[in-house]
Amino acid sequence: MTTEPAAEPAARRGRKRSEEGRIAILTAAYEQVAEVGYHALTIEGIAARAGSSKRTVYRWWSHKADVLLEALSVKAELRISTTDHGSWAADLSAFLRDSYELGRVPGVAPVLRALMAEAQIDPGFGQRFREGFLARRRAALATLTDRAARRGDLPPIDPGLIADLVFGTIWYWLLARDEIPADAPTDALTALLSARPEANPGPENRDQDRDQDDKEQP
Amino acid sequence: MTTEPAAEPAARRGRKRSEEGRIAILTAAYEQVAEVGYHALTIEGIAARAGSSKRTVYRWWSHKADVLLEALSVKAELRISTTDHGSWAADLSAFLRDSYELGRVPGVAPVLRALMAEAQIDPGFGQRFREGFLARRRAALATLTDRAARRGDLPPIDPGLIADLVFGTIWYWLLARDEIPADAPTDALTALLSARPEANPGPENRDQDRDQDDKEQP
Amino acid sequence: MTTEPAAEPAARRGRKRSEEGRIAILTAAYEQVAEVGYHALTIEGIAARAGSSKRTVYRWWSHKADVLLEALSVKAELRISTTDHGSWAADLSAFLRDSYELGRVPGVAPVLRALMAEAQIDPGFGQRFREGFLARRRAALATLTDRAARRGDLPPIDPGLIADLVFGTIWYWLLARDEIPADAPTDALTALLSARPEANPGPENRDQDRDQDDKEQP
Amino acid sequence: MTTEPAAEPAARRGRKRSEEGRIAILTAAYEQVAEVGYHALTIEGIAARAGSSKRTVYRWWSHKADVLLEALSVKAELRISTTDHGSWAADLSAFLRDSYELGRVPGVAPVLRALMAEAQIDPGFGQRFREGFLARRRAALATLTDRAARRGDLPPIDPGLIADLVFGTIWYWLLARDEIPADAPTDALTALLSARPEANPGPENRDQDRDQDDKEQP
DNA sequence: GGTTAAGCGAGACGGTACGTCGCGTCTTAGA
DNA sequence: TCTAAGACGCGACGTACCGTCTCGCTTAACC
Repeated sequence: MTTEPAAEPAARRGRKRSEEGRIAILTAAYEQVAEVGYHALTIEGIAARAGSSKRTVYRWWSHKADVLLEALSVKAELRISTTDHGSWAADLSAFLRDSYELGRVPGVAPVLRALMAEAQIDPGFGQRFREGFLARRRAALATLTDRAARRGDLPPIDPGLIADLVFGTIWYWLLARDEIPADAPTDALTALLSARPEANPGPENRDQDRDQDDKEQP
Repeated sequence: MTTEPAAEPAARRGRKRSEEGRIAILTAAYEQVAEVGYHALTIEGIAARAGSSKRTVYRWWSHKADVLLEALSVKAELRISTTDHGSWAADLSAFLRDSYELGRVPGVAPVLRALMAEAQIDPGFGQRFREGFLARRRAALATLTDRAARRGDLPPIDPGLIADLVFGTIWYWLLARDEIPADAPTDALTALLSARPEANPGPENRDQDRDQDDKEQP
Repeated sequence: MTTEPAAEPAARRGRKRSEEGRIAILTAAYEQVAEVGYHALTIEGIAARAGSSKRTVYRWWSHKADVLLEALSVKAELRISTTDHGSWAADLSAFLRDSYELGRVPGVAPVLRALMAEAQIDPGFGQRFREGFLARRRAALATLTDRAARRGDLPPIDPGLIADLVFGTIWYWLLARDEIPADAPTDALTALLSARPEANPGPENRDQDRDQDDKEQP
Repeated sequence: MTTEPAAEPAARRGRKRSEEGRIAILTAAYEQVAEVGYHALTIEGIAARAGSSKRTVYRWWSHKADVLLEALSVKAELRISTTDHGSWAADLSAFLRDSYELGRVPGVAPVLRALMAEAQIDPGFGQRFREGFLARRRAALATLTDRAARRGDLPPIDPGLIADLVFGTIWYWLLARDEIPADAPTDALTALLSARPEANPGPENRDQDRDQDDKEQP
């Protein structure tokens, strides 16, 4: 993100960045988007609401969507639990439940929709969003599939496809309706993605399936 | 959409709408977005490129995304085949193949991404897009699931969830990467959504399924 | 100036320039500079006061000083009388009297000082000011010296030097004090610049000159 | 000016002002204005060029024009010789020659024009400029007229008018053209302002003139 | 010789205006 | 009545300097 000081050695002279101001701007952006919507969110409005100057906003963020992305991580608990629940089905179910619940936290869904939208429209932000948000959540899911694979209870579906199905369904749930639906297909998705059809088709067939899948999505 | 003549009785006086101008505007929008991207697409630019006036554009469309939505249906074949291929698996596979192929037609993916993005940002266009585009494709898929249900080979998954999985995966495939991926999980998705665990399909059935898939997507 | 249509043949399509808006902007600029001073005069403020948009101001003038220059010719009578008063001394005296009086018209002096100042600071405006203002007044004076030369009563001083002396004294009178002085050296300047040492003007001529001056500036 | 220590008793503790820094800032301002012009001269730029901080500039000068005014007295020899040349005509001629020559020293004219311009625009600087620059030069000329009066060879023109004519002509020469003219009316001006017309009109007329002049410009 | 008070470079900050851009509306003249 | 042209009010853009304010450091004069 924009604010990590990273490996700045020592030679910091001059006035320090005001943490107070940073929080004021993030809060202003988060509240403003909830009140007027992303299309009416402006840097000008954020600065005015935060009692800061536009210059200060631009000094630290290059785009209103970047402000919002950082505001999200300050305002909402984005950590996805990757606790071991003992089985792939339980892990996946918890992951889905957490994800859908995040989308129902007041104020979060509009921000997520706006960020995904902006990622389509602004190529630069698109990259930052994919690397700073989407990739992190994919990595969290990968932790679960890796553990399940080690444990041996991952169904014979390509982990990449599992991720595409899981995140695809979640994002479609967010993006394709006007209002966020009240229900979420957590259980049905878990059932579908944890069914182990080894009782039905012979294992030799399944191996054959895997080979094909591997070819199609390496 | 905006341009359907619908039930126009007769009493149209004055100069008629220029079909030539309409196509010029749609073409200009479609080319412009391919060249400079949606964020740099403006009504002003469309009008200039089409040799028309802004007024004329605004008379027929209320938003640049609406121009693009109509341009898409003029420029790309959006009809999804709902031909009966004999089985749910074959129908689904064809539907997926058609859908992913549409996304790979040059120029289409950026437009689809832009439209979905605008639908998040502009509430009015969001409604038009959902009703005029998303709902139509959902209806096309519903034709397949209804047929499969009548035929009896629909796996015991809620048709709504099937649609969410199918479209979620397709849209995530479009939205979550910078470039459109070269491969698409057509076969794996078909396999997952046509497996019938309760029926315990013998290995012979599974082989049959796989054979069909192989034929449909060589 | 900026607004002269010059040699525009005929093909004027589109909405015409609003004369009402033009006057509103000129008036706003003229009033604003009188109230807050030139350094606090901004295009933004002019537009706001005129109820116009900045864009409209910038469409027709490139600089706030250009607005003021045009406002001056609308608000103040800039025509310098070049009427023939019968003698060089009478002509010059009338010219000086008119010029100093213009500087005492409320609101004019601050504008003139600002324009001369801006002409020093902005090279582009400097050229427009010299050609559109200074040169015109020099031409007016040249009319008088030409006439005097033809008449034969021009003292043997280079007309260019006469102009430099006349305008130099007037501008210094405007620029070198905080407040515009109440008195002006009209008579003394006239005397100095109409004395003909060689011709040795008889006292009767001089008395006649003085009489005129006395009448003209009571 | 800003830097005069004036009546500072003694109790100066802490680090002393860096003379090196002062010269660096004055030099930076002087060079910068020559390169980019006064309108593009900024405190920010001066500080950057001088390798100082804005704070340091603001600590000692309140306006960029004040920096320039002090820079002028460091960079150019502003002393006007008031040496006694034996006669009013010779004194005046030397004064004019020196003055016009100063305006032709490379870099000086643009600075003088800028200072006079700023004096019109910024009231505070206007006062400082008039008192710290214009008044001093008027005083220098007054030395000459006083001496001539004592000597008895001052022509019967009000000394104040002489000053207005001399400085008016010099400033107009600086301000009214784009480029500084190559020639200066030194001789013609000297001739005009040292001619003693007592040979021509009768003394009684001239006395009359003087009376009137006295009334007009007390 | 430690204390204390500037001076100084750096640079973040709240402001204000800049000049530009695109919006969506409007007023023309011509087809 | 539609069209191209284009002026208009509007509002945000991203930038530039303004003048102020910490910072951490340096440099003297004083105790």
